[in-house]
Amino acid sequence: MARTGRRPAGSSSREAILSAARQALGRYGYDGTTVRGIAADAGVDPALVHHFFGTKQGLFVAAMDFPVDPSTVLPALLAPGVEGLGERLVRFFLSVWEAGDRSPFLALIRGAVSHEESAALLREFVTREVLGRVAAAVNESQPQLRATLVGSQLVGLAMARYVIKLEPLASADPETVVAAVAPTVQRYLAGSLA
Amino acid sequence: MARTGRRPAGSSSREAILSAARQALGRYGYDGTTVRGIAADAGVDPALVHHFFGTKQGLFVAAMDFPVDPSTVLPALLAPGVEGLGERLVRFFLSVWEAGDRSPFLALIRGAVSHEESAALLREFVTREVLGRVAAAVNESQPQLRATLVGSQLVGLAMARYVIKLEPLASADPETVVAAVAPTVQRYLAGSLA
DNA sequence: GTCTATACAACGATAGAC
DNA sequence: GTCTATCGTTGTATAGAC
Repeated sequence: MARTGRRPAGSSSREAILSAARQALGRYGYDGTTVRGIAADAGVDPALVHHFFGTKQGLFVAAMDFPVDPSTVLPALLAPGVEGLGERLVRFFLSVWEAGDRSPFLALIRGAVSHEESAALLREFVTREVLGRVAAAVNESQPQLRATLVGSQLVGLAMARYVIKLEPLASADPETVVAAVAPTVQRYLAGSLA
Repeated sequence: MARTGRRPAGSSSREAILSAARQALGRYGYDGTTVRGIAADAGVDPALVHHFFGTKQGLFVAAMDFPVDPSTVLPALLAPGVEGLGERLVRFFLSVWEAGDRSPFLALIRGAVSHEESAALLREFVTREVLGRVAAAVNESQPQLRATLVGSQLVGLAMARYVIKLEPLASADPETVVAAVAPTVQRYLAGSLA
């Protein structure tokens, strides 16, 4: 009996794992989700999960289908220190939205607004993979609150400029937007919140 | 011939008008939409539109199903002048989201993200009824850009706090949020954008 | 009998044709 | 510079609902 080795072609174990992961992560959160549980739901061996996605975090990133991988881009943005970080974050955020296909982001937002489970998944992902790293770079009090404030301005910028397309913000030069918004982000990161 | 007078029961002229208005406003914008055209689409007399909704703007507000009527709340917020306006706007915005049912707002956002026509309708409404009034109260250069920047921070606050529910922002005391965000809005209204 | 939905007609404003 | 078409809006009358 062929219990080990590769299955006949056409098995979609990878997609089954991703589907099970999305459901579990949205329902129980990152910590409440186990690789073994996902593997069981998908009807595969836990080792196969690691074969496809490397780590639990890698599976998380893949399940989100997030257009950029924060673990690869954020360190470079954070490395130079808090000074000028607001500007670097805004400029990078804009460059991601300006370049290429916006539909993955729109799908994320649409899901978050429509289903609480999708919102939970996005919340968990952003908190852990994005805001957690940003908060770790903050030297002031309440780093998590500061990071979420940064997030609020950035997601609002995306909504106003790319989704609702409010003019003249939607057509403004990227550098104009950076000049206007970066001080806000910088203040959230390192200024007074009073 | 009974051409005038009330129709037999069951006629839903009011809803027909609203439906035609949403379609026309989303497709052609406020100025490109005529009351007469809406009336024709709905198969009613133009005067009936005014009977139900008073003015074209009233019809616009009704078609949007916007949870608050900007023409009744904004003047009081804007009257005391630009000083402290950021704080008043943020506090009012929070009070509207905190109190009562959020589903009308969520429906607006969901529509805007899902259908371009809904986004156009929301854009037109917010620009004309909300940001237009705010911009008129601004004494600095680029009042429209400033108003849209205010809008970006407010819609981002709603997304982060009420939709994605990023912690600790989602659970923060309203006054903490006001203290953190109001200076941003105030700077967009009256500060330097450089 | 009163209230409300509905239609007709017309007014003042505005913008484009010629 | 008229003329005309169209717009938002209003006044008034009527027919059906309650």
